[in-house]
Amino acid sequence: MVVFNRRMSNADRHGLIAKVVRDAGGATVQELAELTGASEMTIRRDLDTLAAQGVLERVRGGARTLLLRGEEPPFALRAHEAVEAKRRIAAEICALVTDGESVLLDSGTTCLEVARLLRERPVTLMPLSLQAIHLVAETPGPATLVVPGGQPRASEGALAGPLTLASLAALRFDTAVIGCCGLTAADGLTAYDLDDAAVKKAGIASARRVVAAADGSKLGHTAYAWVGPAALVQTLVTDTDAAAEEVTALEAGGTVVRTV
Amino acid sequence: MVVFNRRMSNADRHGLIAKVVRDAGGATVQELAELTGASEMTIRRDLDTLAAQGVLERVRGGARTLLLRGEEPPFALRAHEAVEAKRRIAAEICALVTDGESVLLDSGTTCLEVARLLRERPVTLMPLSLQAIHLVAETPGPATLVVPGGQPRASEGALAGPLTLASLAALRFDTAVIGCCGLTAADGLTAYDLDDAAVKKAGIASARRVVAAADGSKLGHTAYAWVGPAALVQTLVTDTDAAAEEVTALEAGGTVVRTV
DNA sequence: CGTAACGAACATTTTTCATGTTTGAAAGTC
DNA sequence: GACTTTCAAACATGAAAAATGTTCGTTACG
Repeated sequence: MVVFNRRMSNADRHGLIAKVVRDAGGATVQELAELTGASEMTIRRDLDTLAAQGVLERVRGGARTLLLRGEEPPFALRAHEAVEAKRRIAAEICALVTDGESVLLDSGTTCLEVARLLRERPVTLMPLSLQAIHLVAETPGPATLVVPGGQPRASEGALAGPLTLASLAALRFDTAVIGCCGLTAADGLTAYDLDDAAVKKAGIASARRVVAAADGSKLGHTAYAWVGPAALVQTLVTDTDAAAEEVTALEAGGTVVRTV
Repeated sequence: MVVFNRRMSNADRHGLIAKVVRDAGGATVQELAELTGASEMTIRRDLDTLAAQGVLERVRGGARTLLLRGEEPPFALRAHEAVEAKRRIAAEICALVTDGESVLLDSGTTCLEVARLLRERPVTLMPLSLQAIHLVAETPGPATLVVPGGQPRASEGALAGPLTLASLAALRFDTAVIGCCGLTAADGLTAYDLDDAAVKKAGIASARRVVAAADGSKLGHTAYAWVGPAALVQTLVTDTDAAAEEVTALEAGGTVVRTV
């Protein structure tokens, strides 16, 4: 493994620690200090920070990964990954949205990037995560913000529950931007969480057009809560990591696939 | 007027500028520079910042106050005022709340302080402003957060509209903490905004107990949107600035008044 | 046309933040 | 119970960021 001469930035080091702990399942403070070139004290502080963010679990002498089971990786952890691909996907989705539309925006890291772009556009925006709501609310822009009710779930603040479903039932959107936890031609659209699946289902039912965002790792993957058949998705935006055979299968089902 | 030897902090200077402009109705860049001991360029930057926050209006050569009419003072402006009294009122309201209760929290600066305290308590919390929602969401604590739907109004992010009313209609709270724009024994509870008044009305209707927060300046004042009679308020928490005769009149109407 | 005000660009100062070191306490190990 | 490792608080240091001041060309207003 490379030893870094230059001092690495705070965020880089956090990302590296997160990656090492995730890949190896755990790491000691010493190992991480040697790897990053930082002092053990700094590593301890980093681990405390990352543990507070829910990226990993602190144990005496080091840290352990949290995702030993088939759960959804914590939001804070995913936020480090594949930022570039997410940005490209988000930009492409924005290009699909026309000014003046009403847009429903699912939770998830990719959709957060979409929110970052869409808040500069004259559209009506209903984001399904607190993070996106905060992002849009804190920067006064041309976008009109509508907040759905609900109870925030987990660290990313995805809204769900009866209030969310009621809010969706009361509205109709031109476009629903749905983040995928899993999407295959055979198993359709799936989510990691039953409540989240119910919200996606309701969101899709309230929208004239459904645009799904899925980076390559999500395509061909099936999570456990079923949302609906792949045919619900009119347009899928994915990246070049997407498996070609899965893309072909989805296109055969009538979905327009845009690879960026 | 005192000339400050020491360089004053950014926030202090902003507060002083806001106060001077508000009290005098306006001020020139020169005056403010002399008053604060800062350069004119800094004052210009301050004025731009404050204007962007909606605290004052920028004019060539200086700034003017925004509140020449009977409107609600901008949130950003009110945020500077009477912080101590608001904190005391908020603390008293928290003392009135029992662990495990479900609490509806109105918008406004005082209620924001209540949110800051209640997020450390095991209660179910539904705040009616984005600022309070963000405050509770960003600090994981024992409190359970429930987000109402709605459209954020103005700079403080007070939620209102049909979605908000629907969310309130679907729930029942042990306690509603209502911020007052105006409260008198004769005219009852009033708000600055019709939509906001409708939300307050719905919130009160959904709560078993209504606790109103009103600093002394709100008591005896009547805003223009009527919410309901003063008798709707079971408990009023106010500060020592409250006019004695108004307090007496409210108590005669059955409201318990706590002065802190 | 002239003056005052403005704002962009740069220089300087101040503040904040991240990091490292030390040290004593706490937790685990034998 | 003695020893070692880990931890975290306290302080020092250095770097990054922010705030502020200065200069100067441009713009608005009389």
